[in-house]
Amino acid sequence: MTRSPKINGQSPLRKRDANRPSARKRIFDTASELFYLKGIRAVGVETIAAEADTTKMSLYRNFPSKDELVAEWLREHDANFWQTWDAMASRHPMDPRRQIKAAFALLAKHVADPKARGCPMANAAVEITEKDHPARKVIETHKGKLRARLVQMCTQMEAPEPRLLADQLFLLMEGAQVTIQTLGAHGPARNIARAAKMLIDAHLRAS
Amino acid sequence: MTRSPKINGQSPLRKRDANRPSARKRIFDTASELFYLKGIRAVGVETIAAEADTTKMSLYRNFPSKDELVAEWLREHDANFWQTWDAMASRHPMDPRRQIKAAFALLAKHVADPKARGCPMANAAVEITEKDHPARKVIETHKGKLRARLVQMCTQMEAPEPRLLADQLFLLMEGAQVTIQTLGAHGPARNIARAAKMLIDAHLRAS
DNA sequence: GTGCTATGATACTGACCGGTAACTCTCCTG
DNA sequence: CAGGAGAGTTACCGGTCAGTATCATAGCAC
Repeated sequence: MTRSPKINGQSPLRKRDANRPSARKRIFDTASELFYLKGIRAVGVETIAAEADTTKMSLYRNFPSKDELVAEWLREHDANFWQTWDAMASRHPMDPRRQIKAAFALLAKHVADPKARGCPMANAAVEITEKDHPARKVIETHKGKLRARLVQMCTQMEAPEPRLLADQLFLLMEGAQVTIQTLGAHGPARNIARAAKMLIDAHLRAS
Repeated sequence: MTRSPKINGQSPLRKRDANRPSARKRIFDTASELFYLKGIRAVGVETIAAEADTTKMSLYRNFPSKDELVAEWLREHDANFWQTWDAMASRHPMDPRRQIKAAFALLAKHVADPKARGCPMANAAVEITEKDHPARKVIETHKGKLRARLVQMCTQMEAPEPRLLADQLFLLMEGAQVTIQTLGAHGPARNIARAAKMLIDAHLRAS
């Protein structure tokens, strides 16, 4: 436990490495993880700061409020989500069928993770009931875009009822994410990929 | 504002009508509504008591803790759910196809309600992350039973893959309930009944 | 060096959290 | 009439909540 010379009873330099991420990044990453694993309301700003090895003051110097920190977290999740999505889609150009299959393979992998706790967006929508919370707009925009993308893919796939198929796939996706929180990875979510495939087959057979 | 004789600055009899429900019932009903509409963590015991026109003491005289009150609320929801379910099933004896159709009609009606906020059980599962919370057992039991019932119906319907169909229907149900909290009643949840019908048709056609 | 910026530490506010103690009142039942 | 049960009232406990004020410190660029 010996450390470089102490001054005034406080721990000395030890922090401020070039490698050490900024307080902002540490706070953001810690908050993201805690919000996801424990829930938004269950995690206080003091806990976030302590877990990020800093103080509440640094949190409020970098984020205007907890609510905005939550919104920021979801905005980043949205960005990451679409980055992954677009990368996946670009691996199967002009092949919407394979794109959807790949998307559900990713989802299946996610819901098989025993540590996973569903979709941050949907979970936040459950927790946040104030309609003027800054996160709500992020959530609605995200899910609206997802629905539109699915419709687009189903149209390209020339499904006879693209909107219906897209909504069915959407419901399956959301259902799988929420179900792992009640019946776990071995519950109905286990069948998500087969469920989607069978549904698509049924639609395309009808044409 | 004139009231019967006051004693000691407190409001007099005025309560204690024969018609007036017991404090326990008022508290329970109020808590049920607030938990559902605002979320569990968002509602404090003091708020519940005030809204039920009583005090925190009466709450704690009737319920051992807030956590137990939450569990109690979910237990009653479970009981009501199966009562409705069984009543529905008994209207179509020996006809699993119609039973499922009726179940999804009920669900469709629920998710069309603009005030609805999804499934109390699933929402509670999102909010409550402590694995030893008394509500968790209630939730898991409820959802496990629902899944089993669906498998049973799909088997009776002689679907070639009853477990798969049951899980697909389960995911659709859960998806619809959570989706109204992000995209509202006009989102994908609108297609829940058609989605289920098409899925069942596809399965039965395969036999 | 001189600043400037980012960070840290500590103490504080006022409100709310779940939960309890102690006392009073009113009604119903024996 | 006695007594107990249900209910109401008020005050309190320790803890946590989000958010702020103040001052100190360390590194960097000039």
